[in-house]
Amino acid sequence: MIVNSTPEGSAPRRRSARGEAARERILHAAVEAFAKDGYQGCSLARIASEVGLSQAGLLHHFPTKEDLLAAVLEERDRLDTRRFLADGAEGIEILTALEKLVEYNTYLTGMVQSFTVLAGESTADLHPARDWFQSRYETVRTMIAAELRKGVERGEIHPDTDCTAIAAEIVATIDGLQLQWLLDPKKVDMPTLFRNYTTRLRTAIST
Amino acid sequence: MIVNSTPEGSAPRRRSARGEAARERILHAAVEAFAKDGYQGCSLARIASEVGLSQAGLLHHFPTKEDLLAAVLEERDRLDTRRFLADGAEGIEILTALEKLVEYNTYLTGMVQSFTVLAGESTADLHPARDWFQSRYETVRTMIAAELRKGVERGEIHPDTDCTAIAAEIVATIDGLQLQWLLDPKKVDMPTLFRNYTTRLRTAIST
DNA sequence: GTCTATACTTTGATAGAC
DNA sequence: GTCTATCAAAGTATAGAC
Repeated sequence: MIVNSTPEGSAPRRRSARGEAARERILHAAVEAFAKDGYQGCSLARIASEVGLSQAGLLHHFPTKEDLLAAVLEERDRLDTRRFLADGAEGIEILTALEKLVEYNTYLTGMVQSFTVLAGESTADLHPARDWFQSRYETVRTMIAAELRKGVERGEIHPDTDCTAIAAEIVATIDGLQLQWLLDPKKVDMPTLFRNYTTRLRTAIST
Repeated sequence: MIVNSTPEGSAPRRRSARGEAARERILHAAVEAFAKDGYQGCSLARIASEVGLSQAGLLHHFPTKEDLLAAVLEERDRLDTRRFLADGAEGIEILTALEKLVEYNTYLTGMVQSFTVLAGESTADLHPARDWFQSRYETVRTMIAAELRKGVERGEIHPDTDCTAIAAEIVATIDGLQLQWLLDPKKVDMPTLFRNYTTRLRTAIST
């Protein structure tokens, strides 16, 4: 429904420098607002005032609240993809890359919180982001599973490993740890807990 | 804030049979409504009409929406505790009990979805259920860690196991799998994935 | 215990001036 | 591109009759 509502492949947006900056600022404020109150819990007026705009002014850049949500999700996709491809980890090295990602997320409280709230909300049947999250998880699982399989081919990983299952499990662990970390950052050392997990996983599936 | 807003230890509620039934029905409808639209996304009027009441009629039983939320959370606590204590699993057997719990949750879509949505929402700083979830996770982690430690004492589990870390990891895996399962029940076989995880964990920490 | 009626607030979105 | 003004809708909560 909301996925690809702005085709990635379209021509580069021609906008004035000022307009581009406003768009960016709004986007950033939206991430923070979604994190603070969730999508349903925050108002456009609040986001607008955060960047020194009126509500109507904001709606000039994003015609509806749902458009703003879509833009936030795309932005996240863009960042994640870039970061993930940049790493270029292959085979079992994917685990190390994920450890780094989790470590890195510690510094992105807003983004992580925003996505934890949105992901939870999105399981509601009619939520505008449901389709996006569904296909996103599918994609991420597939990507990780593919690398694990490459690890099997290379002889790094034991052949009778259920790569699909492990992929889902890894993603689950990351999400679950994020939730506990957000609720209690002082008591939950997310990166360490995840490394604890991957270390055990590594020895279990390595040849 | 919201935790223990109705002290568990108070005298058994004296209410007419009809009144009790209404309360129960409302509570049940609320769980479903929170699951469908989240706490912020659903209206009291909708819940009320679901049980054949007017909105004002509902507010007679739960004076505010937040009171209703509190009651739902307490109910969940009650059910979980009963179910968990009933099992009476000790030491490493806690893993088997958790496998059963996850399997059982497959049939409680409403409850699970409701809690996934609420947990996500609750990471928002000002959410009325934040304190409840924070302390609940703390409690659950502590309970599981305690059983694991008992397993160490009994010689079932390897002595240099970080029981606290494993406890957080287990909870994280359960939550994360629930999220993926709710978004795509056909592609994500939650109980099998969890058993896949616990099986590996069991052999890793067993003596 | 339940209803109708209503007060009050907030929200997303539109119209049109500048 | 941004604003003011405004709308219509929906939400929580209260008052008071039955």
